[in-house]
Amino acid sequence: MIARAASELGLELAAFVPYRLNRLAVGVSNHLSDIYRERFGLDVPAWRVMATVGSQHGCTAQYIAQSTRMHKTRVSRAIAHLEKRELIERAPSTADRREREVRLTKAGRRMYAELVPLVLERERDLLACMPREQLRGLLAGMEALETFLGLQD
Amino acid sequence: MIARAASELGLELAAFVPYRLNRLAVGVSNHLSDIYRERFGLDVPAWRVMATVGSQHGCTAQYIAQSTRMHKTRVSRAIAHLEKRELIERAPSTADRREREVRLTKAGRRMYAELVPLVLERERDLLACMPREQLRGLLAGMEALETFLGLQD
DNA sequence: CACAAATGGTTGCGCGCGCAACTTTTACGC
DNA sequence: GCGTAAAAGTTGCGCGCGCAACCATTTGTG
Repeated sequence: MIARAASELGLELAAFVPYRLNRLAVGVSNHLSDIYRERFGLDVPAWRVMATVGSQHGCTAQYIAQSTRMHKTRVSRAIAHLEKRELIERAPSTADRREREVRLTKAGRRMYAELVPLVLERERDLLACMPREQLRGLLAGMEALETFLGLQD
Repeated sequence: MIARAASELGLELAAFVPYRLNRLAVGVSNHLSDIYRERFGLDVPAWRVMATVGSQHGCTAQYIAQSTRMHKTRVSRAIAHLEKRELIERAPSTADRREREVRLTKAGRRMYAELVPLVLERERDLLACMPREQLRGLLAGMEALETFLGLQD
């Protein structure tokens, strides 16, 4: 414990991993949201709902909330907003009448089909800033943290 | 580009790096904020101001804003809040009377001295979930992304 | 079968954020 | 030096978020 005495005298925020991680997440999110915000008028919750419903047709709000780790009220409002824009539609579930099955409309599917390739291309562009081996290292480290924090799945 | 055709059919949010990064940042932030929130009654902006002022005595709000990448209004309100709690104090700068030099009070220095070791210990605990070499890989990858996005320093 | 507990989902409320506008002071251009 | 632009910092405003409370429905338990 003597070894870390020096680093405790002053905490350097710029070298502090939690801070760097947050700054990085914000930076990456901004880099990405250029696409779905300016180009398609989606904010973060709406984008996540679109992304989830696009691959899990007929899922419930509850499923979206768990899958995206967003608060259920945030999901509820994002869905309401997207429904008003006629990008998704809801039908009461036959099995459980508390639930409502969420689906993309025709316009929603069109947007999804246009949006996903652009977003994935952005991700590739971003990750192309480092060599393959380094990327593997980054992902492995992220996975370790996710496991430690009970986030992965 | 043929190789990625399959992955474009459906975007899996759980494997999407921007989303994972955001989730990770939130998780790490929560893991950390247990300390400064419940124990010291600080929220994220207040904690960042404390951390910055603690190592840069007499700095300005502008400096804090750049250093933490927070909006200047967010900084302004965090400072006002901390001043009300008498953890920091402000004195008009002699050189430039628009500025106000921000310093920790005696109580602020006491809290800082108590807080920083706990926070750094939390960081170490977190990073101890992976072997040393993997941590090096994670940090290298993060640095590459920071450079690419023009974030570092 | 009835009643309590739990679940899916929505809404009212308070709060904190970012934007824009503003005040005060300093720097720049001629 | 005077006037305009720019910078430090604060404040009013609208908005989106999370919390808690709520409604409707379903599940569990005696």
